[in-house]
Order: sequence, then structure tokens, then C-alpha cells
Amino acid sequence: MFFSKSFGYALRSILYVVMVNETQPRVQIQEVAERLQIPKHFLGKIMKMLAKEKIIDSAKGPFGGFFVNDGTVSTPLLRLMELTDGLEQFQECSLRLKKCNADKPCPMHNRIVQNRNELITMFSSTTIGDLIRSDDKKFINSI
Amino acid sequence: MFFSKSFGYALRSILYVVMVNETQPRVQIQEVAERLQIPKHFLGKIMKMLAKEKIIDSAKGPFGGFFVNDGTVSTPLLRLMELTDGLEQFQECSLRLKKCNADKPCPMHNRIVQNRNELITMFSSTTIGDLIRSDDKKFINSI
DNA sequence: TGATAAAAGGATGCGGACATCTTTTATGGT
DNA sequence: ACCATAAAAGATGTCCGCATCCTTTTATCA
Ligand code: FES
Ligand code: FES
Repeated sequence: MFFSKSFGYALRSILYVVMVNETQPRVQIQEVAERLQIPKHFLGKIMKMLAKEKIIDSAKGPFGGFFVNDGTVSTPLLRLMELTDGLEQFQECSLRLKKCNADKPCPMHNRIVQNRNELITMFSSTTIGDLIRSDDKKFINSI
Repeated sequence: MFFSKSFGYALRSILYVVMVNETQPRVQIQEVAERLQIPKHFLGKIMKMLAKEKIIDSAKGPFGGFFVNDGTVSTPLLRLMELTDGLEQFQECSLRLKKCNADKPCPMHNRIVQNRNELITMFSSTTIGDLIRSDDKKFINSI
């Protein structure tokens, strides 16, 4: 289940930039696209958006590229999800009925609300940096 | 979050048929579509599929329509999900990497696997009948 | 200052989920 | 036998996520 491709691309790209930046000041789209097997031009759009939203920074010109800024590692996953997928999926009724509320719950509501809240909590409290620290460097092979 | 519209339509329609069938032997697409505010022709496709898969039964001709069968109320939600959305979303990596496995977990894996398993358990163990019993008749206004 | 490199930006295309409409087939009542 | 009715079937259309490509802008360096 079930995040958009954009979310996955964005997350993996940021992780890659953060890790590579430890030894290398700039990372270019070309490199990210190749290493992470992401369509280059599509990735361009995503990283441009991430830069505009100040999740990462970018520099044009020769020796340009993308690089982390002060906020990068403390970005919560929820913020990323907001940018790529929007937050409606967390807030609206799972059956897309008018309004998810405890007074007039849809048939699924009581079965799903706890699970959903746990997910929201995880997305709110987990940051980019958390992912890197917890899994150590090992997973660079699997992003 | 984040079931397909088809899943929502299917679930609500079945619930409606089950409940109405207590006092009325057949239910027609027209009626379901109006009461549940679902596009009629699209609903036709879905209910045809549900009938073919024996989740409900159908009868053509005058006084025809859809009606429950012996298995309807004991259908697990997971079976419904399988028919409308497929089960891949439960099985594959949330970042759509090759294979979700504990040996080479993606960065999200450990953050999400428990939540996902809880969801699978709920979908496996909850049936159409469960939904009707637990919420009693009240929610007929909100399907 | 001009050549070059890389991101920013925009136009276009593709496929699948969602939706509508029309035709065919089966059924029960007359 | 015939007709009205309703599901089955299928053709067609729309929209959006995903993807590609091309042009423009900005920065660097010889
Ligand atoms: S009312 Fe549907 S999930 Fe809350
Ligand atoms: S490896 Fe990605 S969710 Fe399990």
C-alpha cells in the first residue's frame, strides 16, 4: 500500500541527496535518476518542486545541482506526503462520503480509524533524518 | 485513505442489497444508484462483476434485480478488495521497490509493516455481515 | 564576453481509473 | 408467441497520474 510514485521518488531522492552530500557538495538529476532508476525528466519536475518548497536547495550552472539545507533532515514525512499526494487521503472518509465524523460514521469508519491515526502519527513524527539514522547506511543499496 | 471508488461502490451496494432484501426479494440497479448516489452505468459494471463472482445473485427480466445468496454476508472485505482493487497494494513494497522483504527493507518498511499487517488482519477477519451487525441499521442513512 | 552546463519551465503524450451511452440477451406476464 | 423489463455486454468518452521532450533562464569559467 499505496503511496504515489511521486512520493516514493521524492523520498528516495532526498535520502540519496542527504547521504551523498556527506562527501560531495552537489548532486545532479542525472546521477540521481541513474542510481535510483527514476525517469530523468519526471524526476526533474519533482526535485524542482522540492527545491521551490525549500525541502532541498538547488544551484544552476556548471557544477550546479541539488543539496541539503538546514531543514532537510528534519522534514517530516507528512510534509512530503502533503507536497506529493496531498493530505486529503488522511482526512476524508475512506469511502469518500461527505465527511468522516464520529457521529455519522460510515460502515468502515470504526474499523479503520485507529489504524489511520497510527499512520498519521508515524508520518508526523518521522523525519527524513530518522529514516537515515535508523537504517544506517545499509539501505543505500535498496533505495 | 485510500480505497478505490469501485471498492466503496461495491461495499455500499452490497450492504444496501443485504439490508433491503430483508423486506424485498429483489433490488434493481436503478434503486441502488439513486439511493446511494452512484453513477448508474458504472454501478452496473460493478454489480455484474459481483454477480459473476457469486458475491451476490442476479435475475434478469421483469421483477429481476440483485439479491443476496448464502455466501453474501460471510464475504470477507479482503475478498471484495481483491475483486475491485487487487491485493498487490497489501503485498508489495510501499515504495514499489522490487520486493518487500525483511532482509533488504526499504527505508519505509520497518515504519509501515506493522500498520499494514493490522490492516490486512482487519480486512481478512471482517465480513459484510459484521459491518451490518455492528452498526445496526443506523448507518443506512450514511451509506 | 561568449561558451557551456545545469536547473527551471512548459508543451505534449500515454494509460488506467472513472463514467456514460447503446445494444444484446434473458425472463416473466399477457 | 409476444412484449415489456432489467441485467449483461461492449463501445466510447473524460480525467488524472505518470512520463517524455523541448525551450528558456541562470550561473560558471576560460
Ligand atoms: S466516516 Fe468513512 S472513514 Fe470515517
Ligand atoms: S521493502 Fe518497502 S515496504 Fe517492505
